[in-house]
Amino acid sequence: MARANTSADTARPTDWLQLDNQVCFALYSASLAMTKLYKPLLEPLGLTYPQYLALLVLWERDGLAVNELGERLFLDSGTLTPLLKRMETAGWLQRQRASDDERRVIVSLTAEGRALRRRAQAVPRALATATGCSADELVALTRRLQQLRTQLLDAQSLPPTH
Amino acid sequence: MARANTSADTARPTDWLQLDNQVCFALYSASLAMTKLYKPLLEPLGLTYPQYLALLVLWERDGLAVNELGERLFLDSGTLTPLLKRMETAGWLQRQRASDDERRVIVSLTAEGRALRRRAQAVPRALATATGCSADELVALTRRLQQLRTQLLDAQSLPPTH
DNA sequence: GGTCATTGAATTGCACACAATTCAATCGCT
DNA sequence: AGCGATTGAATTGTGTGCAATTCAATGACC
Repeated sequence: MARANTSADTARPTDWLQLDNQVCFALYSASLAMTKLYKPLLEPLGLTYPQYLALLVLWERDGLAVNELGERLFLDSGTLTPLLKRMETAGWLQRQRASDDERRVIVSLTAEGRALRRRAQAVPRALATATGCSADELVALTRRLQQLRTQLLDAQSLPPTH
Repeated sequence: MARANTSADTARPTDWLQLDNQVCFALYSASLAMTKLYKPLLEPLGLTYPQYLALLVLWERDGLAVNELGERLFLDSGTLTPLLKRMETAGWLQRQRASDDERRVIVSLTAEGRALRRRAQAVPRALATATGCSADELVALTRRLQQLRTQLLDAQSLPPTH
């Protein structure tokens, strides 16, 4: 009667609408939980999570244009422009038009923005600890999610059903 | 010189600030990619992704209070109240105070809301296909993410560093 | 049965995300 | 050089998320 729902059991579409069977919801809710966990860690630094991400990129390579930052973070200008303006107001970075191509806006860290790196070093560790996972588990899960992200972004640009 | 960065190699805090080494960013960006993929599937139904999630819950069990819906979705009233109002306006559901405890607001599906279930049945399949994963892989990843979510929510309520 | 704490929803304020649009700068092509 | 197409940011509008607050309803306790 109540038989196990194995991978071969696709006869009942009902199961696919069950909330707890959906990767997407697990992904969505885990992501929200993660962001919430970051908040108390980033608040003392005066950062939100997406702002922290922008800094991660700029600490690796300063002086990127808005679209380059966007490619790295998978975010568009509608999200980044106001975010970067707030960060400029906060004093972490500067935005200026490129002289060789005035359509581009170059984002460069201020001394304060660079200095913030030291204070942020404790954050990834605190998060890793909170996950309760070993370093190997984290690496594996990260690779898995990067793979999934790539697949989802590819599906985005391909024909409807494949 | 350029040695591999294994799990035992924790001597250089620099690596922990690398964007591509962060589970959190992989989680965050995969979640955004997923939501974006849902949009063209849900738009014909007149739904956003969180609204679709609310319906998944109500299709399983109708007549829940707002806080019960929130527990299931890990969302609070500040998010759900306006979302449910929009869904009420759209005609999918009704919101009414419970007679026995007038603090509670009961959410119940309309006939239209229940009927929408049929049209939504194709959605999970389309998504599963887009991930490019087998059913077994999806189940495994779902469990993994649920486990991570639980751990992150637990860490939320525990003392700062553990 | 009156008072205080708790609960549940709603509200307010802020910060994303993103589609769609706009506008200026640049490119490509002849 | 000229001009249509493209590119890159910025803007606009909608819909989340969530902390903090408010307010009414209920519970608990004396």
